[in-house]
Amino acid sequence: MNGDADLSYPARLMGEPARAAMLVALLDGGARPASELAAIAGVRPPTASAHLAQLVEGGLLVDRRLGRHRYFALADASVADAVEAVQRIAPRQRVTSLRQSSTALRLAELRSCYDHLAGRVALVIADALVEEGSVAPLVAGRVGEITGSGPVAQRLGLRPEPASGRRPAVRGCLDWTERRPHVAGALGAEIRRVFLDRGWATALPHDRSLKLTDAGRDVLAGLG
Amino acid sequence: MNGDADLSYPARLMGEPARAAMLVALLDGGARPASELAAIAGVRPPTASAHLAQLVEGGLLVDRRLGRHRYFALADASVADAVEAVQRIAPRQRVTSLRQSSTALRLAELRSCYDHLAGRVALVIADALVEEGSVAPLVAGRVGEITGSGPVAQRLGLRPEPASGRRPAVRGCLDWTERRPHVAGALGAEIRRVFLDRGWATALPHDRSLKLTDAGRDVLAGLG
DNA sequence: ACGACGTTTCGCCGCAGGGCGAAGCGTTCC
DNA sequence: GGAACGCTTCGCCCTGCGGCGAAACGTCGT
Repeated sequence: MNGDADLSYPARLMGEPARAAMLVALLDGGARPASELAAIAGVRPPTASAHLAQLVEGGLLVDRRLGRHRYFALADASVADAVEAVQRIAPRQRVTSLRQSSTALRLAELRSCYDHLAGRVALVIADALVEEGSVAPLVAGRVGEITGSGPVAQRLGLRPEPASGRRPAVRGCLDWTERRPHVAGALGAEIRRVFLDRGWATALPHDRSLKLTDAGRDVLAGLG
Repeated sequence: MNGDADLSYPARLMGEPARAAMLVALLDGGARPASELAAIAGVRPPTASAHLAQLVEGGLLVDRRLGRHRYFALADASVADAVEAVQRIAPRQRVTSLRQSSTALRLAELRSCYDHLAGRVALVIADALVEEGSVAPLVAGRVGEITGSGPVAQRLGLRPEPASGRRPAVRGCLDWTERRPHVAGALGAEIRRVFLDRGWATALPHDRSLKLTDAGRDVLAGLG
């Protein structure tokens, strides 16, 4: 139509909920096998396989075969930029019913954002870690840095483990209920694991929201 | 799926060729009536109306009713950012036949990019204008500035008209055959008009390519 | 008042493409 | 060698949605 590159082609690839979920899951730069991406997207393996083939064909993902697994990752930073730029113009989820409204409230409080925590609670944690200097100030969509291990980091039982493999230790992830970055990356995943393992939060069925337990509330109050 | 904003919703809106063409046409920040966008997208009015309604509903476009016309423009800069970020990961059009190949060659040389010129010829002009200081260095996707009126600008008969209305006088537009910015905005549109009016180039039917005339070739040679 | 015009609504068609289960293929483990 | 496993291919269903013509609606010019 226009001598320019065809906008609609990559946009169409991003415009399908299952594929979009896969892309968002890979935003941290990590590589994940097809089965894991299928689970994240909520589709069965054959469907996921078809979607992943399209994303590779379209140049949004690259794949690496390792034994009987096949790992997928974003092709490069420009793909992450595009995904984030589009995410930035997505409307916050609309509230159309009472049930959705209460779900929205729970999600805004605390939820899983792929493998780390998001929501108001996640921001309290992120702010505390940055304030005490354990983590460099976060920028959404950028790789961050562990800069120490202050009292909050120790209270949470976070070991300053070095970045293992390709995955960055810390990454800023824009919180779309609050419009500020929270902790993603390996550290973000560890925080979520700690909260679940120690019974500070429990996962609720049916959606990605989590419920803070009394113990969790105490821990959080102690971070102030 | 994810407490985050739904990436797939705006992406789906961008992922349909007719809607994508409309968004690209509005990238310069201008407002255009529905009928014009219908022509650009190559669809009939009812279809365009449906697409535009979706883009407004999705928050990508805003509209202003003026008499019996309805003008549409990108909702804000973040939408332009998203469109450009996605365009950046689109594959350059593939060549699958000889005919396509010769068309591709003509498009790479000189074409209309909505209302201004693109291709190698457009870059020669842009470079000359920047070099002599008539235009501030161009950045793709950003509003530029007219900084003077050197010999090249005068040879082209460009009046340094002030930005009229909402449309920026100059805008960098990434050239996807050459990966460098050329002149868009009001000045870009005027350059195209001058080339056509003075017989320096003629529009070819069937696609967006233009053919440089001998007179046009002379003018260009004199810009060196 | 009337006709021209830009836009929208309606009703209908046609198809691209997402979804799945079953089955096939290659790799790994014992 | 055989079983388990991860992924892909195949065949099928079925919904979503883009496309258009006809007609309605509102605005403008005369």
